[in-house]
Amino acid sequence: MAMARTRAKPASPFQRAGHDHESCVDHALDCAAELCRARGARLTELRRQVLQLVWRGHTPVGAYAILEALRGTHPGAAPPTVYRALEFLGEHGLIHRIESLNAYVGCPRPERPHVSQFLICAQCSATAELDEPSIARAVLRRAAELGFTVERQTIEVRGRCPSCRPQA
Amino acid sequence: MAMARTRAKPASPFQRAGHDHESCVDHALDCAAELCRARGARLTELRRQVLQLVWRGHTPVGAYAILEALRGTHPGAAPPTVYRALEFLGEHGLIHRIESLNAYVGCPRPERPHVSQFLICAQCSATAELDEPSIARAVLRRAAELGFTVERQTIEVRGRCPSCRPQA
DNA sequence: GATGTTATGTTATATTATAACATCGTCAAG
DNA sequence: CTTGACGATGTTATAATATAACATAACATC
Repeated sequence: MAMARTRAKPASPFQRAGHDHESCVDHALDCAAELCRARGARLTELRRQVLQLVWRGHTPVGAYAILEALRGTHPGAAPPTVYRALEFLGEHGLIHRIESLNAYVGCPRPERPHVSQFLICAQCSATAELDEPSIARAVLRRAAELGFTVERQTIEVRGRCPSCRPQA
Repeated sequence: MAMARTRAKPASPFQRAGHDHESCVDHALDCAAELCRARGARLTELRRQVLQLVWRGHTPVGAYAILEALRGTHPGAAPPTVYRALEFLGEHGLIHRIESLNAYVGCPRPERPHVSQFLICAQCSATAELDEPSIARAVLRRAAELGFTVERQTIEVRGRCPSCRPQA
């Protein structure tokens, strides 16, 4: 089975164990830099480092884990240091907050607006971001029927990723 | 347009401002008592009171708000008092946790298993619980395609309820 | 280089949640 | 009864997450 290398519509939004993660991070950082430049937003070194730390893996990272790691290069860091950077990154769509885990994960497609859904493995924490119109539409449709104006959808699905699947 | 009064499939899962809330609470407590009896679970006075407090309105309530209120009748109450009761109520499906608010809301239909979605008004906090198969199915379908086994769906939609709608 | 604005530093504290161990209540077996 | 087991609650302490408030520094523009 030939695996296409296109980024446009990946066969699986889950990253494989042995994938080249460094290039994921590089791509995310480059993409962030470009986006911020285009918008006149300042991706400072601090914010860049926090974004890099969020991208340590394809799993949600807690603010205090980021803080601890940040202290390696930035000894004086305190909670506001991290939370302010996270706020900036969130506003620019570079990261998403996973509400059910109080944790943060990098956005793989920050350049385009989207309504995301997250699949989060309960075993290995691998997290995949979907942008599935059929799901978003089902929500919007029902909300509209009820006279509810949607501002934001938080959709987080807990379960087993393909690698951790019981029967796989 | 005739509004049906049926409970089975309400026209709107949002409660109207002037509705008879006392009967909502009574119904929820009766229902909980019956459910617990049937299951051999002990709905103690403490748990019953916490459930009642969660049902103060059709809006999510934080654990510490419950704690404060509980102290009216129960001066010695401490955080574990509340969290343990919430855990019990959650295990029995009598309440749901709203992850995006770190708060709890009563379940209007605890007697039947369901996958819920929540519509939460950003202005008045009114919260409606949906059990919309079309939404749950859209999630399950896409997850299955990706080899992801769903254990739990957290779907929380923020927006404006019919009463708080900009154009209404 | 003065000035306004944005970013960061710093200290303290708020908010949410759990650990750990003691005590109490209930209920059934002896 | 009463003893023992178990589940519920009490109690104290602390963990984990997040923000307020004010001070200073960096940067941009004039």
